[in-house]
Amino acid sequence: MKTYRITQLARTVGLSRSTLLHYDRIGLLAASDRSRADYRIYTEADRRRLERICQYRSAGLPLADVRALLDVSGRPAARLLEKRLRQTSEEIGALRGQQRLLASLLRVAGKSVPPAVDKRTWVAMLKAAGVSQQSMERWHREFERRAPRDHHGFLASLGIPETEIARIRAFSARP
Amino acid sequence: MKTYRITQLARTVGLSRSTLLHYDRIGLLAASDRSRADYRIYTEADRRRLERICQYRSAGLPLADVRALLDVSGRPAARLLEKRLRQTSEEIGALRGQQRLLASLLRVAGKSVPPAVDKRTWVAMLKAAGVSQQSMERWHREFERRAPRDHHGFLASLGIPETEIARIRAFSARP
DNA sequence: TTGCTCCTCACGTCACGTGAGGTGGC
DNA sequence: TTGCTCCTCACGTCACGTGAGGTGGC
Repeated sequence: MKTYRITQLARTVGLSRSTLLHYDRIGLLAASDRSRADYRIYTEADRRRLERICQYRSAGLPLADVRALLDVSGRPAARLLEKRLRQTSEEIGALRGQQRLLASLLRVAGKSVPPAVDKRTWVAMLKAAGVSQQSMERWHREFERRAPRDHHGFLASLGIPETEIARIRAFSARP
Repeated sequence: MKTYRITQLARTVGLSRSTLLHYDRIGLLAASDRSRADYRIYTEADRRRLERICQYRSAGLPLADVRALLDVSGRPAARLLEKRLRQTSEEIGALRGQQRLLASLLRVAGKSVPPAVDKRTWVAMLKAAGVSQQSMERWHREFERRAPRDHHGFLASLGIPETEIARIRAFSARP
């Protein structure tokens, strides 16, 4: 059966040797065997486990959760994934806030920042494209119906304050 | 003149005492004075400096850059802010990738994830709202003209692969 | 006198990265 | 024999947080 030494395995998944050493130290991924010279010997099963680890890691899950996900499955697993999904939305929101702050700081510094697409620009673009007020309202309604969460995220991304977002969504949700 | 003790000052800006202790240790914000009992005494000038620190921190800048920004101004300052602005875009892109991965993992786990608004959904919503094909094309053109960068970001947020994004943008940029 | 706030270490967190010093494999 | 890869500590990074043990202020 095919086996791997530590650097070999690291390369097959695009990680560093130190990362695998770290995973061994914390007991997340131990090599199945050791050579006489005490080299770590990883098997195909180890590689499959590592690939799952990589997948969860690239979803931004902390190693503690990765460990849990490798042990359990089903409902508790889904809970962890959903938690991370909610987190990502919050993080994106926070980053959008940072972008707005940076843009304003740059403008104060006299730098012209390509203006972020805000509500006004967005509406202007739709108008210029010949989209009627009525179509826009119908579009909000569709958005609210199909993906309320993303509707909120989208409005927030235009820099619209929460209170107005609430107004728009309430309006869009009316039958 | 009004002065602050460490916990007082921390509260006025919503930070913790340990954070101010940390800023003192690394020489980012030292108290202007000490009482006889060796308490840190912060002045109004210290508070103003701290407020700038908070502003830069809430833009996601590392403390090393915050320190630089407090010392210099003008062109080099703008460079740091612009670098951070680019970073935020990349981080948002990475988080969107994580969201897609999490959604697919959840679907594998049998969980129905509210489908992210992808290209198909987006187009369907516009159609349902009565927006014509021609309007959509004009709208792409407007978007590309006014905010090319955001146009790219928007298309990417719909999960459209880079090659197709390039096609759409090239098409939209034609006179 | 009793709390309260302050002080200074020192160590922990998270996910690794970076040497140093030493040994086996081809 | 010469590189090459491996090994195990131990310490560093980043921005703090968390006690422990001790002292002054109201």
